[in-house]
Amino acid sequence: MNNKKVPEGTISRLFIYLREIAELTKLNIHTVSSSELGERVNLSDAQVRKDLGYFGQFGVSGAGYNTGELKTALEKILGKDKTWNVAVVGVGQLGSALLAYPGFKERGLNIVAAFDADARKAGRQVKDVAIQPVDKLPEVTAEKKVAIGIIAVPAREAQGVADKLIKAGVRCILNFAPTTLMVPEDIKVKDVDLSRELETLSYFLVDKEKVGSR
Amino acid sequence: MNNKKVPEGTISRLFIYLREIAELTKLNIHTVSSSELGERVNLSDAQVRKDLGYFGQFGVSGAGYNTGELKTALEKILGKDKTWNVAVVGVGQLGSALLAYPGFKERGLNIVAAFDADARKAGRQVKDVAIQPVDKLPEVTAEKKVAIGIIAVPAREAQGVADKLIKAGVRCILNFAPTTLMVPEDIKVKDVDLSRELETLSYFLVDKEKVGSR
DNA sequence: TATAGTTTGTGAAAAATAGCACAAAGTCTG
DNA sequence: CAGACTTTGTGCTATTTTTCACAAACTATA
Repeated sequence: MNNKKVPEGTISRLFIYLREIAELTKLNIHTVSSSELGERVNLSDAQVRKDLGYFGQFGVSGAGYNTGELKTALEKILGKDKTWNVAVVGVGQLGSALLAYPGFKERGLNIVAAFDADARKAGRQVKDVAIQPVDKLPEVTAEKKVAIGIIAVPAREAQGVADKLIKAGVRCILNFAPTTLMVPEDIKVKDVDLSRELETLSYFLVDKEKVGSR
Repeated sequence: MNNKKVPEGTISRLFIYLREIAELTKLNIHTVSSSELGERVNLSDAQVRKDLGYFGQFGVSGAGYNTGELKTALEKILGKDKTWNVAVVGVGQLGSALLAYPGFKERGLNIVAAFDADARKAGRQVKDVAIQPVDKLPEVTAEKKVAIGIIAVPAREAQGVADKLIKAGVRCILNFAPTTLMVPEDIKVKDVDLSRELETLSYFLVDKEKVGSR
């Protein structure tokens, strides 16, 4: 075992391993080696072992990993035995899609509140969540003990929303607005800029050639 | 100037710089230093300079960068003078949101086709894109010279869709399905797993403690 | 035009991350 | 149960990415 800082990428990959392991247990496969698992998720066997190595010893030499045990261990490591309350701010196209997405609840992420600046939207119900006017945000967010906020508003409103969320006790933000949020150090922000993802992809289509100089 | 391989992260950050620079030009700010720019996007001045350094020399010692020139240069580097045809496969909640999102067209990403396995959806029109049955995918994708495919179907259908897209000439895939796609080396895949993004965030809420051992 | 003050661009150092490679530990077979 | 085979866990090495730090280039001022 190991006491070093765990790379951010490791965490992300552990979720991938867990997803795959869950699949394997469903298929009644009780054992998997690091190389088999790696192949299934396009990573090297060494990467798999190293990632797991940050958290303990889960395998058996000569045999591999017991899928059931590994699944339990990963769930523990990743906090999947806990659930978190989530609030969505901005119920446009994207916000609506997030509210409707069933994958969150399955994974312990409960959307307990939704806010929108448009008063006409307030009162509408999406699934079992009522849309509320955004000025209720501080009150409701604090009251419902929301731990994670999702920002799905236009860029120019994003910083204001972030400030309110943080003030109300939110510690993690998933930001879909294409802008850089300024937040205190202890707040974790994850940016998901769909345009940027696509643009980054498209960059690989561009013929590489030189630009500029002075 | 520099001929070394450009880190993937650099590309992603260049889009962030461009976004910010575009903002600055709108505000009629004609000059910016690497440290000012860095501050605005939460990165170090050295990072900014090094990223730009991969592509040329755009600044003036003692003065900084001319925003107009830098904007033009970044647009050139990032291929923003070109446009790309995009196809969306899977017109559920998320697919619909993507079809409706105005940000893509603004950035040279034209959604020219949408497919869904559900025959009842075929024929519907979202914005100016007609939804077609998924068995038209090979034909239409090739014909419309689609360069980027977006997969927004359930996980178990994703691999099949990817195979079809690639066969039809698509070279980049943005994959929203929570599964690992197997593709040839020359195909670029970018995974966006919304649940995983949230889960990764939630990991930072978990009390770090040790798990397992044998 | 000299002098003081900025800011770039970039090698070289440091840090973070990934991959190698192998002893040790286990499995499997006859 | 002995020997062949497999697979883990991990120290070490290689690679990638970021940060440092400073000479050179430029601006601004008097």
